[in-house]
Amino acid sequence: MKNDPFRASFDSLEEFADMVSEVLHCPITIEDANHRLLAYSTHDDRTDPARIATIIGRRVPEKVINSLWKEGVIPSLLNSREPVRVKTVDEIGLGNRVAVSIWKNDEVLGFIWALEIEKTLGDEEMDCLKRAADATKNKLIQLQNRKNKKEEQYQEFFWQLLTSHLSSNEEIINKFHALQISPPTLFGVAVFQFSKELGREDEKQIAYLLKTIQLPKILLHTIDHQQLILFIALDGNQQPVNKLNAFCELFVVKMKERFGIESIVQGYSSVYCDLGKVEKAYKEARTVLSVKRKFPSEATEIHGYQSLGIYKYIDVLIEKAGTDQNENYSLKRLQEYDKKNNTDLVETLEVFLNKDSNVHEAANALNVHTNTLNYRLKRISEIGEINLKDPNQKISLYLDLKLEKFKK
Amino acid sequence: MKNDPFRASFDSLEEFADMVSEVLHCPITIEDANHRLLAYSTHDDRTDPARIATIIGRRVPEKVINSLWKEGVIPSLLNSREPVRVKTVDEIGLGNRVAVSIWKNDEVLGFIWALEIEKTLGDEEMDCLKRAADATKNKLIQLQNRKNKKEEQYQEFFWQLLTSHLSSNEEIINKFHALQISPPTLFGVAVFQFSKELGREDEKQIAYLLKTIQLPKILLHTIDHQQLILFIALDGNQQPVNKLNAFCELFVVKMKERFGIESIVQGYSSVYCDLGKVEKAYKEARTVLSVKRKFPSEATEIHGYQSLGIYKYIDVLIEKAGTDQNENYSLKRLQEYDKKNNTDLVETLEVFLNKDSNVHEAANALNVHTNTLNYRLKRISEIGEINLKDPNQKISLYLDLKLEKFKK
DNA sequence: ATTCTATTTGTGGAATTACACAAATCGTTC
DNA sequence: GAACGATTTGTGTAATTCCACAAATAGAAT
Repeated sequence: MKNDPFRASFDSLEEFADMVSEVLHCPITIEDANHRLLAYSTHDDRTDPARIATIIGRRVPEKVINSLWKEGVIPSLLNSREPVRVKTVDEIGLGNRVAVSIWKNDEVLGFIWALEIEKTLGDEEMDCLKRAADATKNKLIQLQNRKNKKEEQYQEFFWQLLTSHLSSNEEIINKFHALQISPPTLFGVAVFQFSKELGREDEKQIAYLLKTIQLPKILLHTIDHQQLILFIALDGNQQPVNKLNAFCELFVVKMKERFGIESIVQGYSSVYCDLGKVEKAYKEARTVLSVKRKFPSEATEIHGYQSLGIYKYIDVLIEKAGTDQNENYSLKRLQEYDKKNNTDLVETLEVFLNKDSNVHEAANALNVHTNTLNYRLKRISEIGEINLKDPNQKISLYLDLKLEKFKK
Repeated sequence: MKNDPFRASFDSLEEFADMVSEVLHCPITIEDANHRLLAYSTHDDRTDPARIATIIGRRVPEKVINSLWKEGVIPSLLNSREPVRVKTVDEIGLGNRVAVSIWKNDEVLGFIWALEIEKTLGDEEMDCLKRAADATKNKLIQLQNRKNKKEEQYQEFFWQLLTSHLSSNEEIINKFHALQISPPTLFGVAVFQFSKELGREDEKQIAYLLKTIQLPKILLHTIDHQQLILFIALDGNQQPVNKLNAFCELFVVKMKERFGIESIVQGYSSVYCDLGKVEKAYKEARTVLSVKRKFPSEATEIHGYQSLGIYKYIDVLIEKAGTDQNENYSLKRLQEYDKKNNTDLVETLEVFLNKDSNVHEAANALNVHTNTLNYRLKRISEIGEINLKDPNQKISLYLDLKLEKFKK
């Protein structure tokens, strides 16, 4: 192969994919950096399930991406300009193939995949693939520019939603259509707080992760200092809240797994259908974060606004309790007793309430025998004159315990 | 008996009691209208346990009063000027005796008791007793006047306490001593709301009842339109709150039993030791009443401020929820489901939460099988995406349910 | 009328919880 | 150190709750 066949100009990426396919005698797929399908060769109809799924869905299936990360394929593609060979992974229908990344300066713009259906590519063909990657560079830069412009429009629109800048729902829906996003009938807003200001590089990694997670659909996302804000479509989910919750958990795990970014604090809103409530949802998600800041140990497990319980109203409660010089007789008695007798009745009570009055769980959390806990609860009832079967009394105590905790 | 021996003037009631005792040959006791001991004869040492207890305690024991009411003795003494005979009631150590009431116009000022230790009083002696009663009238009027003046001082002091008019605790304690009340180390304030304005007559009945209830000590009481306000000493009680609660229940029962006054609404404060907190306690008791007004069915069982639970803060919560346009996704879903399928999931959830997550009790309250309730709870979890083991979620729901109820 | 699904109720066994009692432990007081 | 009371833990049994399954019922859709 003396002349580089890829020197010639080409009109579309499809045309180019076909050309490469013909040169290498194997099916070719071209993706962008987020594993969205850009083009695929059609002159060769031999293929494998992973490729079919990619073409049908216009993107690489999530489980395939996960597998490629686990196998170390994607990391090495992101690190090196050399082609990488992938061995068959039957579970996800991935046949043997070779991939190469497409570079612009120090940035990966996309990937070219060559399926090794019958034959294995030799060194020379590998080199050819590498040159093919270089040849697509300009085309991808153009695409990226176009996408960047669109991305800017998205950003602007998202901030308009977040600040309730658009008044009527009709206006919002029109804007969605203008940006070629189908407006969700059910949505939530999630906010992730990072431990540092998010830079250009982080942004790219995040965008990559968001694009590759396929469900739920992240319709819009933006970054505000240390916070990542997501607008998430939850249409068609039987249990949208659970889906949202699962996603947020997953996102945090993946960020750590893939990019080693830790200590992300998550918060998400209620689920709404009214598109006029994006700002409200945004506020809710931030309320969750603010509660976590105020009650680090209590609220680590709480991510959703609907799980906030009493903390939803913690601000006004603190205020009210402050002006009223709140003082709980039962707690006072228990504290006095604790002090005098070196016991932990107050803590016991709190853990018991935290654990939804479940003796077993509370005993475990306290590292004591169940009978010990029962004994303590009996004492708590007596000393504090508390009826632990009365939900109102329990709420009072729970509340006052948390309020007191906040004062310190 | 031609000459009325009681015509002669006498210096003290004690002297008079001895005189009557000598004429009738039996021990004599003189009480005021509230069964406080005014005087007793000492020349005759035959007596019975009830009389001993009365003299020791300077008042008729509560159980004796209760018994005399049940037997109809006191009602007839209050209705008629004729002497009444009481047969032995062994359980309370009450021997045979005769009583007569002391009248001023249409008002009973007190009673004279004559014990029939060995002999039974004949008609003539009964008549003699009646004349004796008449002879004490003036003495009792004097006592009453003195007491009225003291009562006025009490009233003024109580209102000073209720309005935090006295600044230092020292000042308060001095005032207590000046009025010959020993200041309590532990106290509570109870407010009873009657269904009508309280008149002179009601006031007397109430005062009577309060004086005859011996524990806890009602140190001060006053009436404000439809409300009776009590200042209650709780010193020495192991469980002051329970004592206070028991008293309030008892008071309502007695008012109905004795005077047929129904539909009294009760509310009582926390227990405090700081005498500067009387006003706060008063406010708490009124808060209970106001919650009962707002949530008639929810709060009928709640009497004490410490049992108010979330209702303690209901005002600020309502306000906050109002401005925030609060909307609970789970409840919304459940309501929609209820409407569409004619089910009662929301009500089921509420009862379940009211009953402190006790399946058995909630099933009873709803008149359904336990399994039915369990099935519904499972559906509630699914449809509302609720984790019923999470106390925060439960509190959220409880709160939002009550807030919604209030809006209607 | 029939089919379907959602709901209600019943049954029985496994799992969990409640409770009483005894022994051990620990700190305090005398 | 003896005695005491409060606390912790262990043991066993009774009571209750949980759960799975089946049958009966009701209501809606076809």
